[in-house]
Parts: sequence; structure tokens; C-alpha cells
Amino acid sequence: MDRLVALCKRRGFIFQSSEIYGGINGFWDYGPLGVELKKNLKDAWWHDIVRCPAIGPDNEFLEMVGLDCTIIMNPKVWVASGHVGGFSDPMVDCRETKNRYRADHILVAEATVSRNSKRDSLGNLAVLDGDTSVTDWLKRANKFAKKSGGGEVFPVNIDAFAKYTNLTREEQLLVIGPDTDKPGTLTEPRQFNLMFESYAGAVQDDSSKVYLRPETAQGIFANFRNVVDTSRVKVPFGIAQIGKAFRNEVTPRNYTFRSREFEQMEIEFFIRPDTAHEWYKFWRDSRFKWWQGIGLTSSHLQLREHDKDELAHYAKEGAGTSDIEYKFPFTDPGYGELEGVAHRTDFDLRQHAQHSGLGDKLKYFDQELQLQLQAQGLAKEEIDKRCKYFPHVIEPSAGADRGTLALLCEAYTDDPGRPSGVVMKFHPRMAPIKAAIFPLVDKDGMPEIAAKLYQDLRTTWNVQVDNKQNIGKRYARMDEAGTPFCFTIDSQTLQDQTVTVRHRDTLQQERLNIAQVRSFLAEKIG
RNA sequence: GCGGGCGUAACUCAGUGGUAGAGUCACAGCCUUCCAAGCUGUUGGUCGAGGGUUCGAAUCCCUUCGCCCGCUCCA
Repeated sequence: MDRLVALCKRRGFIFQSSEIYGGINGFWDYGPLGVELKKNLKDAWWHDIVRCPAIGPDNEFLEMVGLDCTIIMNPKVWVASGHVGGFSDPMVDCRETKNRYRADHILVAEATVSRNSKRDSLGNLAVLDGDTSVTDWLKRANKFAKKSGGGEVFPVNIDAFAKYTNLTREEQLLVIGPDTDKPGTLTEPRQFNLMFESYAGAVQDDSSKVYLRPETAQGIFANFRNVVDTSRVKVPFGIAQIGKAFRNEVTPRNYTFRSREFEQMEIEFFIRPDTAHEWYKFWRDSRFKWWQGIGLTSSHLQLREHDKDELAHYAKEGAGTSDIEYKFPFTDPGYGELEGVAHRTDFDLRQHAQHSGLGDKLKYFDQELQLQLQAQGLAKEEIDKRCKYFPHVIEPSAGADRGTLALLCEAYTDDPGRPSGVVMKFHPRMAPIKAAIFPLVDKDGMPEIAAKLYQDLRTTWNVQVDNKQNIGKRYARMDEAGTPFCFTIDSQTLQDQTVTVRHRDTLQQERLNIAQVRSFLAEKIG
């Protein structure tokens, strides 16, 4: 990983943001090669999702439209989405053990023990919220009882627990932390607001407070009505968006993997509620195949269905959530999430219907269903009731920066056999530079032929000419940039109009007529 | 936020109190007929920053900033 980070810096893929001022934690810049790589990823996504989407499970072309929303929206959006409440979890530190807990995950109950037919207190014991809270607590209580002279602990049930957050500060000071044996080691709960705040307008007070969006999805939900009213889309259809999002992470870590400013590629796909399972499976599987199709072909890519207990609040009742994960060098042997595919039910549209006051006006009217039901001869009231609904949503949400990082990790290949010692084996569609053109020597008319070929190819692809230094160094530079093809003009070119093409991954060369170079690249890159 | 480690040239590093160095890269020129060959030259560092000790600090002390690893959180 260190070698990859060094290469990214050296070749201009990724720089630390504002490096000359000492950098800033959790923010990263893309250099000349990195921006091409990331743009290729985003362009491929936009092309394959919006412009040229696959055939759906209903054997129809998918109906997809794009959207580009602002980063700052009316703050009520974030109240409705639950981010204002849910993204500011109070945290508690333990001074003794240096552990940190979510305050609302700490449960407290007084432990009492029976001694000499009296009931003695052992103190207010804390445990972490979970399936085993009661048994964990009992184990601790028994341990405390044993230490302090025996006796039988009075059992408790789940209702006996108080949340740490609901205690007064005086009560909190009496709590014995989850991993200590003394009271008073836990700090006061502190807010970690995961949304960046700013102010719209000159006056900085609560009335002008705004947030930088923590996800692009809410802009899509907020525009649901506009898109339906203006673009003739019919359920099932999707709205796609690529854009920046911001989360004030407690600990940005692992290179660009958890950045505070990052870019998402999100789809909200609106469907009839009763078709959720088939659409969920469709998106889960097609998104997995897509990542494979742009070069993540190794066993480092995996699809993982979420367990019930890790589902987000809005997805509990849904068809499921799964992650497309990549085994990064820093997560190995674990995996890190590239994209989440979630059935969000109708949670978000309902929230916005309620908070905006629009209510049923935000519902979708399904005219196709209306025709079907009319044909079945149902009563008008029944038809209206069933045709007007909040569509359910399947959300494939991918990280563009994480995707770019996965492409870099996948491509990185040590090869002591070649001069550079390392080669970036990007899929040709993703490669920042598609081809390089080398005059074997910088004279005898070769540079002129190279320039002519460059003039032709650059109208379609990002190509480079390099006539500096010997040919080996030039190949080595292109290996580190991950350029899949190098065309070399040599003395034979002067006689028969052929050039050599050198394949990055195999080092093999073949001769090609210079007139065929364009069709060769078109076939290999698409 | 807490604990541990690390900051010297664009990169990899040497330099433990006495004039800041090496290799690589980059750039210019020469040379060069297929994988970082060779020659000449050039650019580039207030040694992360600030303060202190000292005749003198990259080096010792304090503070601070940034990065890496762990805890917590998370896409």
C-alpha cells in the first residue's frame, strides 16, 4: 500500500489537499492522471446507467434520467431525512480505559445483591446495547458480587436499563463504565456532528444555518415530483446523480477511502412496492457485474448481503441491503464498501411528504396500473386507492473515490522483470492515457510521423507523444501511468508505413500499418 | 478526542552539538534503431512550524501542525 501511495504521488494520481500548507486531514486532490482515471470511471457509470442502461428483469429497456442538485439545500431536507437527528451521535469517552462509546448505546442498571437477608447495592453497572445486554450485565454483576464478598445478584430484565443519555450528570458520575470497575470514569456525552455546517447569507445565526449534503440521494427525493411532472417517466424508472457529498468523519483514515469530502454516484430507482424483490436482486447483481466489467475481476471483489441487525433504520422492512466490497490492502483480510444496494422502501418519500406538508400530493399516480385494474372491472374508488402510492426505492449508491481507489489497487502490479519494477494494469476503458506514441530516435523524420499520428488520435482519445530519452525509459514511464498501448515509429516505418504496438501487460510487440492504429484502438478501448 | 510511531530535496534515505549530503526523478544538450544504458550541465531544502538551552541546534528541551497504526465512527 505504501508503494501504491508513493506511486500515486510520484506520477500525479493523488495528492494531499493543500499540501504546501501542511495538508488537511481527510481531503485529497486528484492530479493529472488521477482526474482522468476518476473521470473515466464516472463517465463509464453515466454512460452505462443513464445513456445506455441495461435491459431490466421485465425485459424492457430501463428508464433512467439524470439530475444535478445543489450541495446546499433547505435545511428542512435534512430534518426530514433524519440526518439532523441521526448524524449527530453523542459520544462518551472512558478516561480509564480510553475506550469510546456511543452514548445511546450505553445501558445502565443498578446491581443489587442479597446478603444477610438485606439488599446491598453494588453500584450502577453499564453494558453496551445489544442482544446479549442482559446476560452481559448479569455476568458483570456476579463478578462484582464475588469480589465484594459474595451473595446472590438480583436479576434484571431489559426494562430495568436506563439509557446513559437519559441520566442527569450527577447520575452519570455514579455509573461504572462498561470496561472498568470504578464509577465516574465516563465523560459527559459530546456531540459529534457528522454534517458540515455553514451559513447562507451574511448573518450567521441559527435561522441562516445550512448543511453541506451528506449524501446526494435527498436531492433526488426532493426533486421526485419535478422529474415525474416534466420528463414523462413512468414507474419503474430511475434518477441518477453524480456529485460531491460531505461528512465530518471523526477519523478519516485509509488514504482516500474515508474522506470528508467525497463523490457519490447514486441511483434512486422507483418501483411498485410489490416488485421490490425482483428489482433489488436485479440491481444488486447488475451493479456487481458492472464493477467486474471495468476491471475489478479479481477475487478481491465480493458481494455481501447485510445481516438483519446491521440494516439502516429505513431498510428494516425491505427486501434487503447488500454491499459490493473490495478487499483493499489496508482492509485485508477484511473488505471495504464500494457500493451499497439498498431497498429504502418508501421511507424517504413519506418523510418528505410529511415534512413538506405536501402529503398525498407527493404520491405517484400509476396510469398503467389504472388501465389494468379498469380492465378487471374494479370500482373507481378502489382503483384510485391502489394506483396512487409512494413508490418504493432501490438505491444503488457507489463511491466514486472508493471506486477509483479500488481501480488503483487492482491495477498495481509489482514486476521485478521490467525496468519500472511496477506496472499499473488498468482496464483499457479506465486507463488515464490510452496510448503513447514514440519516435524510436528523435530524428530522421520519425518525430514528424509521430506528430501526425498524435494529431489524428487525440481527437478521440487521451494520447501522448514522448520523444525524450531512450525507449526503455519511455516504456517504463508508461507502465507506471498504466498506458495499455505504445506505438513506436522506427526505421521500418519510413519504408513500409508500419509501426510497432507494444502491449503493456505482456510486453509483446506486433507490427501494424499506421493507417490501422485508429481502428486497433477503437476495438481495444471502445 | 485518547494511546503508540514518524516528519531532512519532487521521491528513497544518510547525517547524535561545529560549513546540509547521496542516489533516483525532473529539465537542457550530446548520444541512442525497442525496455529506466552513457556523457555534460541545470533546477530544487529557512531540516514540518514556533519557542527555549548553547558561542553554535537537523541533532537537546517545550509547544504546535501534519501523516501512519490502534480504539470510536462510517459510504
